Amino acid sequence: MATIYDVARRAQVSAATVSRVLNGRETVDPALAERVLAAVGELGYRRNAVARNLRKQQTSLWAVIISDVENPFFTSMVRGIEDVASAAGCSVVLCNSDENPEKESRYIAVALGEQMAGVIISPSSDRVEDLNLLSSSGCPVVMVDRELKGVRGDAVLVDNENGAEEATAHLVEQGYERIACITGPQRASTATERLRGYRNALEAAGRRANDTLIRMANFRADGGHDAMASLLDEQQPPDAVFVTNNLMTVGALECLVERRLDIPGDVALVGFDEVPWADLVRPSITTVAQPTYEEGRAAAELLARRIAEPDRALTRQILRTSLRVRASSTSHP
Amino acid sequence: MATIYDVARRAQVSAATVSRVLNGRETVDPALAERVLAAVGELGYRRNAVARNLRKQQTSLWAVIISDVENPFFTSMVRGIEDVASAAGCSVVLCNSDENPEKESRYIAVALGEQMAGVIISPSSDRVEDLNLLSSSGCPVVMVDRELKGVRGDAVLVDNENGAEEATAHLVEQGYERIACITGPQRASTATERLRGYRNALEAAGRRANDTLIRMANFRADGGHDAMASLLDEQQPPDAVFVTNNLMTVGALECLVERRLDIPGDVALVGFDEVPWADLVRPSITTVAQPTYEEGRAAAELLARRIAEPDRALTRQILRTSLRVRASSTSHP
DNA sequence: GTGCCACGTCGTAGATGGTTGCCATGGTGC
DNA sequence: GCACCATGGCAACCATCTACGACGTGGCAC
Repeated sequence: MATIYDVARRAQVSAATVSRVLNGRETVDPALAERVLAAVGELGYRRNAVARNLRKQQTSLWAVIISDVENPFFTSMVRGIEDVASAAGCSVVLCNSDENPEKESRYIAVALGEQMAGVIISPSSDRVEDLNLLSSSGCPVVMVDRELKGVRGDAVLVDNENGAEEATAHLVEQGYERIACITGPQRASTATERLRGYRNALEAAGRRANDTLIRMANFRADGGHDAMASLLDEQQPPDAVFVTNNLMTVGALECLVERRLDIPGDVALVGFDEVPWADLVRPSITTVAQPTYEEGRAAAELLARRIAEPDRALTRQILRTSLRVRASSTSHP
Repeated sequence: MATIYDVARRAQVSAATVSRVLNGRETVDPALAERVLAAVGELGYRRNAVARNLRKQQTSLWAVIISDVENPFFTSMVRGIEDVASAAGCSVVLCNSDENPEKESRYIAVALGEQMAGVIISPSSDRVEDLNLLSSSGCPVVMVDRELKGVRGDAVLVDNENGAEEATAHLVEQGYERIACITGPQRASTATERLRGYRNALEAAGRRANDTLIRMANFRADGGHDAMASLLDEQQPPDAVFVTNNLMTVGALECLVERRLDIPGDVALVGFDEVPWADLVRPSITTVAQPTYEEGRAAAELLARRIAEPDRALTRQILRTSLRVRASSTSHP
């Protein structure tokens, strides 16, 4: 592997000059610059990023730590991030914490150790210190989808409470009586906010949320499945269910199909998060859609700005959701 | 940020001793080691991975370059890779080439520049040189899902030809007459192999593949949709379609739903690759399932072995697919 | 008892590859 | 002839690892 010294020798200049040419400084004689470029081409020289990072004390790598790489919600967000990053000349490395605080910590340590330029994360633990360690070491943090109070970092969120309220109000309007809610783990801000929206909507309709109709699951398909089963086994099962994320919606749907229940005749269904196949499933599924690509974009733009101006005031962007009414919630037209 | 010298000063030893303790060498007095560890704790010292990588000329990072982060096939594979990597004490960084040769090249350059320990890739271009540059620089390459001839690297594939043959033979058995095929871009080995399997099965049944019933699309949903539309607009449209990847199957399905065609009454459908929602769609979709998690596992294990023994002979593992017959292909029982 | 050798342990110094502040040099303009 | 500017080289620096050598101690042999 050729080094900058090999290039310098071949171009008959010093390594400093090679470095200047490669970094596009103006103070180099064009003739020399050409010799350098020629030598680079002949030797197939590629700059050693590790050495460069060490000297410059930073990289052009962004870490994106998401909690489930198999969830289309996150992968769509990643696309938004990537587009901004490549426009900024940075590369994105994706880390899958898998809702596992241990793995998340490991990836945070990697981002720190590798001196990544910044981190975009949807926290799956509540370890505030880990993230503050990052930001206090000069590695900016942007939270996306979920917020962790006390973390010094920007955030891009959606109006979960409002979205959940709209979804629940829609079920109320459609005449459903016993509306259940399957939400996620308590440590996820999305889970508690969406539950709150659900409660608000019921109260606005003059009803009270019934704890026997509320389940906390793990944001995964199996959790949605089991929660649905447990709801159906209640003495008074629900006639409608609001599920607060897409994978749990899939699980709940599977459970309903297994039991040969009619949707929305026996049980109506509304999910949070859009899924690519929402229109293919029979019946098609009503969802609270999030602007996933936009969330990614916004988070990436915040990161880029913070890298440019580390001392900016912290910002917190809230995007809006939109209810997409489909067949799974409209039996009573 | 504390350095190894700060630790050394505090523990009253030399930096070399700190390094030895941190790397678990035996040749250090236990009392000194304890002092070092105490100093590390008190200072909150974390080793600078960049400097370490520079000195050691390698990292413990694996790059996984996939061609579509929104495809569940790849994300499931990534899980298999991660499990092996973390057992080996390595971290996985995921790079999304998005079927874009430019982006792929950029990520390969990053892997090279950052001196990653190895690369697992599902190539989306046919630039053999890029990959050989990696392997000749001492960064081992493992291809997964797709093979690129001429690349010095291990490979984990599935028996595409056989899987496609089984799928097509199944449609023949079910009595379909005009069986079409929607396959992927020619540069992807998976696309051509699956097309070959399709042809083989037709010939084995004493028929000949009809070029007006074959389409090459882009492995994405829109491509599948347009190819399906174009097939349906033929003077003699097909009564069955074999689609060679999951996203195109979704697109084809959308097209059939739009045109209010009955599946499998008007057109039968068999897809390649399992999708999480295959059982939720009505009718459920017959697929050729791949052992995705196992593919990831196998690729990761090959990489780990090659890092340990760089001079091993190249290997090429072929896994088997399995046909999952569901409702979309069984109108003639 | 003494001298030598071996071995365990630790520090010094150089190496990894690239960047950049500072200074020297040479040329040009006034 | 002097001053200034453009340009390029020297050397320090980033944080860590490790080969080599030094030092001390213990054991063994004479």
